[in-house]
Amino acid sequence: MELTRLKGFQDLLGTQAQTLAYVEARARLLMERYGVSEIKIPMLERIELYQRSTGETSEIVSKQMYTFSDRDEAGTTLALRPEGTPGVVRAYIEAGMDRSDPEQRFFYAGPMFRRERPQKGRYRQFNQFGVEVFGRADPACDAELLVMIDDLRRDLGLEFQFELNSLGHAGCRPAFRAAVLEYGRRHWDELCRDCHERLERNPLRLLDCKIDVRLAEQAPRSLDYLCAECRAHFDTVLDLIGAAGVRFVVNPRIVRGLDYYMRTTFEITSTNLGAQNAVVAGGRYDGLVEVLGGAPVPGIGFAIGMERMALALEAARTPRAALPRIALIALGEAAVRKATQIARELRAMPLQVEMLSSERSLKAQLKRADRIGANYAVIVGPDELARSAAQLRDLGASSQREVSLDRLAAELSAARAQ
RNA sequence: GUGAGUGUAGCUCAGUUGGCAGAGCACCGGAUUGUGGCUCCGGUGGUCGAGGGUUCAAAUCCCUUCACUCACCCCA
Repeated sequence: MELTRLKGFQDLLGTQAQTLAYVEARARLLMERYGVSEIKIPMLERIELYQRSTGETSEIVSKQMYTFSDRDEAGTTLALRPEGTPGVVRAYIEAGMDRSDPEQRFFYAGPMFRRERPQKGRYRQFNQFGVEVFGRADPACDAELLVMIDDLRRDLGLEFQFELNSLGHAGCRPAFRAAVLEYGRRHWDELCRDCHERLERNPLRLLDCKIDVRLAEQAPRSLDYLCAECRAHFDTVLDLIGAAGVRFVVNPRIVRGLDYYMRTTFEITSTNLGAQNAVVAGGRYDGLVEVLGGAPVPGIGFAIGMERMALALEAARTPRAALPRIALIALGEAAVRKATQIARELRAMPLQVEMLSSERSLKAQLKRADRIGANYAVIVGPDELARSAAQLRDLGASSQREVSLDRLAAELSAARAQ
C-alpha cells in the first residue's frame, strides 16, 4: 500500500473512537454544571498569533508548527493551530468582550497540530479539551478550575497526580529568572548538553531536566522569589483546593514551556501512560489578553490531552453496558421485505439491530451473528412468514422458540430487562 | 533533530549451520437440505518492508534505504 496515513496521524477505529467520544461527552456534561459555554474557533490562524502569545522561545512555535502561505497577494503565512488558548483569546478580544463584559468562561474541543517525532501518547494531530476563564484574578477562580479537573477525574474513575507551582507575576518573575540564569552559568561545566541549550533559550526549563536531577533540585525555586501578593495568592489556592478535597503536591520544578504563564501553573499526570504522562496542564496567563491587543484582563486556563485521557481510561476501564444486540436473519426476498420493517420497529425500542446479508446461508449468517457478538438472533424465513412469526434464538443459551411478529419487540424488551 | 528496537499470510509470530516459505488465529467451504460457538476435514491467502551486493543457492550474510515502535527532546 502506497497511500498510507501520515506519520504521527492516526485512524481511530471502533473502541478507540468510542473512548475518545466518551471522555468528551463526560467533559461536556461537566461544563454544563459549571456554567462554561462552548466556543468554536478556527483551526487556521495567522502565524503571528502564536508567535506573539505562545512565544518564539517555545519549541512549539519555533520548530513544531505546520505553516504555509495563503494564496492571497500578500502571501499571508498561516499556521495550523498548535494549541487552543491564543485563538480563544483572539476571539474574545475580537468580540469586544474584554471591554463590554470581561468576565467569561469558555471551553473548546478539537484537534491541534504539532510536527513532533511521534511516540506513545504523542501524535502530530491530537485532540484537546480546554477551558479558559477571563476577567478573574482571584485565587478562588484558580481553585475552581482545579476542582473541575478533579471532578472529571473522579467521574472517569481515574487516579491522577496533581502538581502545582507558582511562577510569580510580572513584578517578581524576572528576579527568579535572573537567579536561574546566574545559577546555570555558575554550574555551566556540570550541565548536560540539552541544558546548555535550555539556558540560552528558556532558562526556567533547567528545572525539569531529568539528567541533572541533583542540579535541578538545588537550583533557585520560584516560590522563594514570590512577592507577598503572589505568595498569598498561591497559599489561598492551595488552601481552597485542599479544603475541597483535591489531593495535590507542590512541585517547584513545574515550569511550563509557554511564555505566557505566570503565577499558578499546574501539571496533572497519570501513571501507566509511558513517558508522555501529562494528561492535563495549564496555568494563569494574566497579561496575555493585553499582549494580543486587548484590555488588561486576567486569564487562566487548562487543556486536557484527550488521547492521553482515553489511554489512561482504557488501561483502567470496565466496559459500559451497551444496548442488547440483535442479529436479524432473513431468508428469501419476501422475508427481507418483512425484516426491513421489523428492524425499524426493534430499533425504536431501542435495541441495536443489524440485518445480515440474506445472500448467505443461514449457517453463515448465524456464524456472523456469533462473530459480531449478538445476544439474540431473529430468524425469519418463508415458513415463519407464513405464520407471521419469527424464530427468536438466544445465542448465549442456545435456546430457541417461535414468537409471533406482533409480540417480538415486547419479548426482546423483556429479555433485555433480565 | 538524536538514539535504540522491530519489519515473514488479514492478525500474533516460528524459521537451526545459507539448501523446497511455515504454525496458530481469522476468512471461505464441507462433515450437518433452515441453525452459530466445540470438534474433524479441505481450501483461499506471501514483493519474507524496498533496492543492490556476495553465493551454485539468501527470509538467513554484507551495504543502502524506507516504515513502524519506544525513549531523548518537547509537551496535552
